[in-house]
Amino acid sequence: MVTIKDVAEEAGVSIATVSSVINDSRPVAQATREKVLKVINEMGYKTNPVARALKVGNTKRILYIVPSIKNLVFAQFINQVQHSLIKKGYDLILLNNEARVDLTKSYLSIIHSSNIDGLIMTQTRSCGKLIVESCQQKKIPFVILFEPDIFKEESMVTSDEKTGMDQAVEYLISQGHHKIALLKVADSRNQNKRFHFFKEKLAESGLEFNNDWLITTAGHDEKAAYTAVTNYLQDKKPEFTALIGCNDFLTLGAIRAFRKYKLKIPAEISLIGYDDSIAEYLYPALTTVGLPKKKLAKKSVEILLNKIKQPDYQAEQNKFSQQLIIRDSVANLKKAK
Amino acid sequence: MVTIKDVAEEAGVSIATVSSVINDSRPVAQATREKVLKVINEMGYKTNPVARALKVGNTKRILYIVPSIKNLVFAQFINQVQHSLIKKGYDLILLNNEARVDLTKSYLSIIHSSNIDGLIMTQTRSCGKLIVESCQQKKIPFVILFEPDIFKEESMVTSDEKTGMDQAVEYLISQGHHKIALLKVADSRNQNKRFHFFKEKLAESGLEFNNDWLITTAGHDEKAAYTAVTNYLQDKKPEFTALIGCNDFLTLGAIRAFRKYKLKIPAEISLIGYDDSIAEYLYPALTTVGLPKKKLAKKSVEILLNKIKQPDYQAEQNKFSQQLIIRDSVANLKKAK
DNA sequence: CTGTTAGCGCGTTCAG
DNA sequence: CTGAACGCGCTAACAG
Repeated sequence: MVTIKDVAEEAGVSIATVSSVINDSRPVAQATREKVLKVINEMGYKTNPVARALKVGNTKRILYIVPSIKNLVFAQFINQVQHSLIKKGYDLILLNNEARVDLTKSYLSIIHSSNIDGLIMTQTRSCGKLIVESCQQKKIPFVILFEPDIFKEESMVTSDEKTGMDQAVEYLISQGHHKIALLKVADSRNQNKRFHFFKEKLAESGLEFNNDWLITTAGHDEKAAYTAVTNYLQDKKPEFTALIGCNDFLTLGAIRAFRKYKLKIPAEISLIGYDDSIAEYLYPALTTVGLPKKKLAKKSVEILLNKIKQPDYQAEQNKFSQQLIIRDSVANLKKAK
Repeated sequence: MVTIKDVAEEAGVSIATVSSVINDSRPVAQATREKVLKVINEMGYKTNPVARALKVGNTKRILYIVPSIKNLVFAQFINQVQHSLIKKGYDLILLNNEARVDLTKSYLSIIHSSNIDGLIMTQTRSCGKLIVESCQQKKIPFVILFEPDIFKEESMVTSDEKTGMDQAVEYLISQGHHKIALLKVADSRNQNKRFHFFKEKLAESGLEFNNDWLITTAGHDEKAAYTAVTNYLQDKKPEFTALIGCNDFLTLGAIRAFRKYKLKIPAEISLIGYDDSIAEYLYPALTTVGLPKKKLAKKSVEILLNKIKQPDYQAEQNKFSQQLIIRDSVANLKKAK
């Protein structure tokens, strides 16, 4: 390995001078600078980030903790976050805690050993709390990417749930749907929010909210949704003409359940999903509320790097609007008549 | 930050002793050990990995370079690799090069600055070559995860393409299919291999290979496949009763094309995919050749860590068999009669 | 069994 | 404008 010392010797200057030209930390005579730069190039010198980190106290590493990586939504977040970070000279360390508290706890030591400069998390309550507390304690800058505002005073970027739900309901109405059901995970904070805006929009639109048209599931995946919707259909025929699933996987479960009961999609039941994760792979291709993933990821990195630079950086909260992506899973009831 | 020095002072011993108990690097009197341990606990001391790395020369960080993260196959690899690494006390640094040479080149500096202990890559030829050369030059231990044997003398873990194709063809035959088509990317090394085993198995089974039943695509995604299959169907009605797509996305493209031409799936055309990425989300749920992703990922980590420990560790190559996952996209022609 | 000390590679005073 | 020297936190000889 070629060190700063080797460069100094070869260039006939001191290591301090080499350091100065690398970091532009103090004026260096043009001639000396050029000479040093030349030697650096020739010898292929790269500053050793580990030594630098030890001295300066930063590591140029950002930890990103996600609850899952199999879900395409998070994969897309990771992708964006990584690209944004690399541009700024930071490395991404990835941790997937499967939304499990035990795993999260075992990961805490990584935070605690403070060999990261900052942290980004996309986490639900219980795990999120553990992480946030660790960061606060160790004074590690962090930002929350895409989770509802649990920690009011912390930096976070979220998507504006209202815009998405408004568009979804408006679109359904425009297609002649007036009886709209909602499918959601029973105890998801984020989905409760969607539910809230759902009712709000219904009221605004002069539509009645029918409590009977709320279907709740035990889990976040298609299996839980399939079970819930199947149970629902066992008792009664659906009176609604459209259903909004609070994520694409739930909606997939619903599709399978409706199919089992020979209900045609979208002819008899129209569907809208959320997140735009697997929506385009489904059949029929799912109309869904898309998340502004790129914007969210980019902004979260931006805020984090600011916080790292300025320890007193004020907590900043950003919301980005959602966008309905129209595909083939909603029937036009007006045309049909 | 509490350092080893603080602990030493508090415990009334030297830093060397503290270091000894932490690393178990030399015998320490039971009483001293307990005392030190107690102080470490009380003060919440964590060894600083950066300082450790500077001294010892290792960083406990492994770089994993993937060509994409949106593809669920890679997401699953990442997931497994990360879990295996964390168990061994290593962090995963993730780099996604989008299979682009320019991005790969810009990432090379990370390899070159040697602040990683080892590298795992899942890469195609051109990018893979760049990375392999960098590693060889810098003597960084690496292992190739799931790519065909481009670099014969290097450590790699791959899946046994023969087992998968054999099962796929056998299954189709068992369901009464004798006219089988193959859909593959034109210039993919991996898929060429699948094609090779396809022909081989056909011959073994006494089935003819019809050159007309090979459809090639320009890209790896469903759009390229849709275009290719649509073009194919424009000219002629398919004579084959089943088609094997060399990945699930290609097969999805085929499904859409067949649908466009009102061909019923699986009644008129049976389908098999590859990889088990999006297979279960499709309609009909896709029968597909599953990759032994867990085994592959685990083994690659195991080999890499061995190589890190023993620089003269012999290159090791492992193959794991594939497993056909049966779902709903293949019709039983025998029953139908 | 334990303490002292010399670096790992770098950035940064403090003198010149 | 430049160089010598110190120290970041830790480990590993080398002494005791």
